[in-house]
Amino acid sequence: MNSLELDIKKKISQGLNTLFNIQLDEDKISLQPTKPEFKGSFTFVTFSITKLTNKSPEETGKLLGEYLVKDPSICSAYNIVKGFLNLEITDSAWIKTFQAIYLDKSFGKLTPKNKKIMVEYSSPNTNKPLHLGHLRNIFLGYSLSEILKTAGYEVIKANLINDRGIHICKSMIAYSQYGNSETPDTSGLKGDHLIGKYYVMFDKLYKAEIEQLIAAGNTKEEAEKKAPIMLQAQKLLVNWENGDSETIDLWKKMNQWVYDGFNSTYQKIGVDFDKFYYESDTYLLGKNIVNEGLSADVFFKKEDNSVWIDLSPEGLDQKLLLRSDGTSVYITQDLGTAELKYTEFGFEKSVYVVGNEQDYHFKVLKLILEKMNKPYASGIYHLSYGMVDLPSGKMKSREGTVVDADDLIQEMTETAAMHTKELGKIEGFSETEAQALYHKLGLGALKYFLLKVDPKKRMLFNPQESVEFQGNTGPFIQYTYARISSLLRKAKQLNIQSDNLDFNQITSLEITERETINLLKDFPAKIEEAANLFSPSLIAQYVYDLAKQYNRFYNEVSIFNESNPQLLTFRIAFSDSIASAIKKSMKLLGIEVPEKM
RNA sequence: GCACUCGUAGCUCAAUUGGAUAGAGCACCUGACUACGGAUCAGGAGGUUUGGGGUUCGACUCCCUACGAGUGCACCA
Repeated sequence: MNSLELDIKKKISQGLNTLFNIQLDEDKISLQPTKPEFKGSFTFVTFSITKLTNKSPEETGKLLGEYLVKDPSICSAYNIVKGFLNLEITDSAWIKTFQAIYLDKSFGKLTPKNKKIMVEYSSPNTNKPLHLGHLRNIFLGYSLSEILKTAGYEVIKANLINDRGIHICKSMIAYSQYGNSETPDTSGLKGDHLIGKYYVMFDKLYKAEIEQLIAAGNTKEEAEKKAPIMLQAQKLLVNWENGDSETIDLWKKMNQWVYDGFNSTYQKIGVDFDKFYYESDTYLLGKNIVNEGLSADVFFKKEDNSVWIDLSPEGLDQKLLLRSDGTSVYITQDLGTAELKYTEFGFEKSVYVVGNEQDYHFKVLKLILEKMNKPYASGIYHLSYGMVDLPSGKMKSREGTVVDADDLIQEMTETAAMHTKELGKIEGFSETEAQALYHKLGLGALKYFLLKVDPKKRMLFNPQESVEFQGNTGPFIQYTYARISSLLRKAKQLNIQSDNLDFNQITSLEITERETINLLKDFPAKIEEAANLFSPSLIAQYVYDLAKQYNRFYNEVSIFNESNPQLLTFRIAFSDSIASAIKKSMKLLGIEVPEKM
């Protein structure tokens, strides 16, 4: 908590003690920002304490208000509306608040918590390129990691690659039959796109075969089971599990192409990972845990040797953990991976950024580990994000209605280039600099668009709106930063040194300055909140409000026309601090800000 | 059928976790100084918070109910 707020709470605590003999520590006192239509900056709600004061809400507020303004260093005035005590803060207290922020070069960096958190995100299948849904996942995971780091945690960014299973075999079969040994080089296609092509091809071939079989008199179910290409894919999976060298070679070659493709996308969007897990390595883990659970009587075995857990006391169903033939299922390998992660890193928390269609899976996963008294069970958190819809409805990869990640980034960059050229403000930029700027802006627009919405909520991706660069958008915030940068360049030219600033000379503030400082002071608290709630959208919302509020100041107050040199210098320092907070906030979202645009 | 999630301005999203007259952006209308960057700013219009009940000083928020939308309920992953 910043010191201004703490000081006020202390005063209130003292006041309650002196006036009503109520013992209420400052950390139990809650203050809220005053609504703009009332005078004041902080509001104390008196309803909840009237039972202790034995006075009406108004009377309680009046007595407390009188007490607070007796000390003129913080509160200059008060007013009461019903049970709301609104407090006005002196300019000197605001200036003091700003001074502390300005002098603290690591403002917004929270003290180390000495705790480790693993954040798993992205976790794609290796049979098709990344799409818009993955982008929401990736941006969320990356941003959350940045937020947690800044909030003082040690963060391990993990990616669990789904590199085995029937879906991989599908593209392998199509490729080996129709691929003509083409490669990313010979085809000119990015590796993940090349593989995706064959995954789609498999689906077409499969459907055609099903239709033929139905025409030949089979039922739909029969046809789906008997289709030759599906049988071949299944055989390939068996070959793979048996370690057949030819199959493994093809699998390795094709997966490598996909990894190269993914890596190029990751690099382009500026995200990275500390640790990669491959399901082909971890899918057999978890059987030990099943045995452990059996001997502890947490699990039970049925007559056919399959292993189950009964979660009906928890309101869920029975859940299979091991097939009758002894092979693992999805949850088995996730149990194993959870254990592996913990033994390797010994974290306090483990966050999984995974779509909300897997809510049930993670509920079960956590419950099982809790029942087994695993020390890491309680630290498991499923950051369940909502699906991304298109105006045309749901994205479906098989129906070709997905928005491809690489294409989308390309389009955003082109749109940024178009807007920038129209406005014509970057003369003097080299072609490389211009391209770098378009990339920053296009990606900034896209990331902000996806991150500003509460992660838990399903969201609509409207392509037209996403390329708008006005209003509540990434480029709006980037623009605010670029404009302040321009101010600071000019100040430097004029040799205005904010290091020489004597804060004692500053005695009063413009309303817009006061309001902006009021927002600025909340930055560390916002980071803490975003870290606690695993919600980058809070930062996105915050930095927009901050930029918007600063723009009001910028529009109303002239800086270089100010005749008082101390005041001029103050406004430069003030602008500098806002720019710095904007840059830090945007970094938490994984967005870069330009000096010119 | 059972379970979970959601329903806020024409559209996309907020709402300090139970607080005041529910706020932003887009779109629409009106306006902004020879100043520092107009990708900006100010103003207007737009709401029975899906409907109905309940809990209390006070409800978008909590409980019940109806309606609507989505997701999950494989010896798939």
